[in-house]
Amino acid sequence: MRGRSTIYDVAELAGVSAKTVSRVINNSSLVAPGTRRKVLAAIAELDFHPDSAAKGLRQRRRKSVGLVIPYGSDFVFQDPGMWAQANGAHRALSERGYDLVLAVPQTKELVLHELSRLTKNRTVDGVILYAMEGVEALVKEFDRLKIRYVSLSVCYSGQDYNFVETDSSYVSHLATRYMITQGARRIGLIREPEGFFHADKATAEEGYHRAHLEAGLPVDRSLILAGDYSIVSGYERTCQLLRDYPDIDGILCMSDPMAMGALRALREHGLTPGVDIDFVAGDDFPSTREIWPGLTSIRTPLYEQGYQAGTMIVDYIESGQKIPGRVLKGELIVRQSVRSLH
Amino acid sequence: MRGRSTIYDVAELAGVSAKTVSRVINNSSLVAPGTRRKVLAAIAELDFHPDSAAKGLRQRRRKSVGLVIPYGSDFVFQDPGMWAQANGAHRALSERGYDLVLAVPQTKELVLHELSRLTKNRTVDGVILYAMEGVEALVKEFDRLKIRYVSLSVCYSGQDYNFVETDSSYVSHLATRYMITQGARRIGLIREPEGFFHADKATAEEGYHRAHLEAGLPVDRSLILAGDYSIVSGYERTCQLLRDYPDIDGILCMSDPMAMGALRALREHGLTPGVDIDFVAGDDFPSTREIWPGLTSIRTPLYEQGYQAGTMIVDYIESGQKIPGRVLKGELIVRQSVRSLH
DNA sequence: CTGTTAGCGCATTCAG
DNA sequence: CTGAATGCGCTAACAG
Repeated sequence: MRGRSTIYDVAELAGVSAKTVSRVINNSSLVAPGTRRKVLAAIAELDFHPDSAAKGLRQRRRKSVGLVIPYGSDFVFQDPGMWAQANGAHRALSERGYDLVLAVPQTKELVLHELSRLTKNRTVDGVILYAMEGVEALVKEFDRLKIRYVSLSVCYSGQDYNFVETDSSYVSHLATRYMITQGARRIGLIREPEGFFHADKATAEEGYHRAHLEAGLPVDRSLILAGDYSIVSGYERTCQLLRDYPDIDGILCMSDPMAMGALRALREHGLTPGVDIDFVAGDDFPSTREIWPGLTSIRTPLYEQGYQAGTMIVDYIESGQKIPGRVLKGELIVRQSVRSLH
Repeated sequence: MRGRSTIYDVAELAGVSAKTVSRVINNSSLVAPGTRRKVLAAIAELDFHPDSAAKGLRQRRRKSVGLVIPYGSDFVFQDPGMWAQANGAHRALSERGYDLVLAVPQTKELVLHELSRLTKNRTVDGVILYAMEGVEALVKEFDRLKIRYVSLSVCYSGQDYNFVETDSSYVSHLATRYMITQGARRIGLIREPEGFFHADKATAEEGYHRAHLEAGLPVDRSLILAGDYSIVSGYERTCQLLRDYPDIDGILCMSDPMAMGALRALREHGLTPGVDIDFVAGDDFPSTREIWPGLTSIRTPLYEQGYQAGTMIVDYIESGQKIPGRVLKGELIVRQSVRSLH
C-alpha cells in the first residue's frame, strides 16, 4: 500500500460505487446502515483521507479561513491579546471543520493584494480581519471585491453586520466611573489608536466622557492621548501626561502592553499605583497581573470575541447571508491600584 | 465579468493556448517575450488568479505548511516566544510562496490524528512542530507515516536532520559561568520541561553543569528544577527553592514567562534581584524588560529560529532530501540583576 | 437507497 | 517555442 488510496480504492474494497463512498464521507443520510458500515471499514483499512484539493475544486469551497494580521508589525505579533483572539477563532473554525491560514501583509498597501490573492485563488473561503488602522477604507474595498470577511471591530459608519466587537466605551465608562467614585478628579486616558473602531460608537473616549458627564465633572480633552497598543507608546504617553499635567491623579490605560510601559514610566517618576496615583490597566493578562500585586484592570472577553468571529465567518460563508454584528461587554476587575476615597 | 475567470479565458483573450498561459504563470523560460507580455496583459485585465485547488490537485503540492502548536494549552498560546518563532516561520514561508496553516491539537492524543488528516488529505505539504513534551515518540511515528516535518527542537537520540534548535546548553553555560564569575555559589536553575529536547545534548542542565565543572565547583542537583514554561511554574519553583535552600544566592530561569512568576516570588519574599539575590531571565522579551530596570537576560534568536525552520521545511518539501539540523547560539545580555563580586 | 456520467481548473504528457 | 489531448480525485446532476 504505497500511493495514497483514492475513493475508488475504497469503493472497490467495499463493493460499492465511488458515489456511495462520497455519501458516507459527507454524512449523507441516504445510505443504508449496512452499506455505511462496510464503507467505513474499508476507509479505516485503507486509511483513506479524501483529497482536500479535489474536494475543494469540485465544491468550490476550501473549508478554510484566513486570519489577517496587519502590517507584520512586531508589537502586534507579540500582543498576547491578539493570540487570545486567534486561539478563540481557531477553536471555532476547527469545530466547524475549517482550517485557519495566517495572512500577514507586510505593509498597509499589501493588505488588499494579499487578500485578493487568498480569496480569488480560493485558498480561503473568507477572512477574519484583526482590528487595524484604516479598516474603514479597506473594508469598503472588500465589499466591492466581494471578499467575505468578519472583522474584530466595527467597520464603517452605518455598517451593522459582520463584526464582533468588544465595547471599549462600555469598559472605559466602567473604569472611569469607578475611579471617579473613588475620588479621582484628573484622570489621564491612554486610549486605543485612531481608526481602529468606528469613530462615534464604541471608543474608550466616549465612555470616559460619559462617566464624567454623569458625575457632573468637566472633561479636559488634553488628558486623552492615543497610544498605538505598543509598550513604548504607553511609556511615552504616560511621561507626557506626568510632565504636562502634574496634577493628574489617575491613569486609565486601554491595553496591557501599553500598561507595561505606563507602569515603567510611573516607577521612573517614583510613583506607586494605588499609593501615589490611581491606575487601571487594560487586558488583565496573566503576565501583567504578575508584575503588580493587585492591579485593578479592565477585562474584555478576547478569546470569546475570536470564537464568535470564527463562528460568524463560517455562518456567513455557508449561508451567504450577512450576520448582524455583535458587541461583547467586558468587566472591571477591582484590585488595589486605585486608592479608596482620597 | 462575473464568475472568476479561468486559464481558458486568459488564453482566449491573449490569443494563445491554455498551456502557454500556464507556462507564463509558472515562469517557464520557454515563452517568447512578446507572447509573455500579451498573456500578462490578459491576466491583469481579467484579474486572473489560478485556482489553488486545481493547481494543487494536478501538482500534488498545496504550497502550504502546517504549524503545530501542542495541546491548545493556553499558556503556550500566550507565550510571546512562540509567536516570535511563528512570525519568523511565516515570513520564510511567505517568501517562498507557501501559506501557513495553524494546527492546534487539543490533546496529546490528537496530535497524530490531526497531523495525519492535514498531510494525508494534502491540506499541507509538511509541518513545523513546535517543541512539545513527548516529541521523541511522536516524531518516530511521523517518520513511519512519512509525514514531512521540521521541528523546533532536536527530536530523538541520533537524529541529526530536520530540526532547528536554539542551544539551551550554550546559553545556560554562558549565564551560569557569568553568575559564578560574579560570585554566586549556590545557583538555582529553573529549566525547560523534561522531554522538550533530546536528553543529552542541548539542555540547560548540561550547560549549568559544565560551568560548575570548569569553575571547580560542585553541582547540587537538587537546585535544578524543571518548569513547564508557564508563569505559575516559575512562581512555584522559585518558592520551592527559597523555602528548601535558604542559602541560595542566584536563580537562572530559562524562559521569561517563568521569570515573571519567579520575580513575583522573589518580591513576595522581600528579595530584590541584583541586591539580595542574583537573577537571570530567559528570553529578553520587551515586556519582561519593562518590569525590571536592567534585568540581565539570556537572549535566543527565536524569530531567526522560526525563519530557518520555515526555510528548512520548504527545502525538504521541494527537494525530498532531509536537511542537516541547525543549532543557533544565543547570547547573554548583561544588565543589573546580577550583583558584582559579592 | 444506489450507480453512471460528466467536469471542476489546471498542468503533464507528447507532438509538432 | 507552442498546442491537443488527457486525467488529477472528487461530487453534482441525473437517472434508476
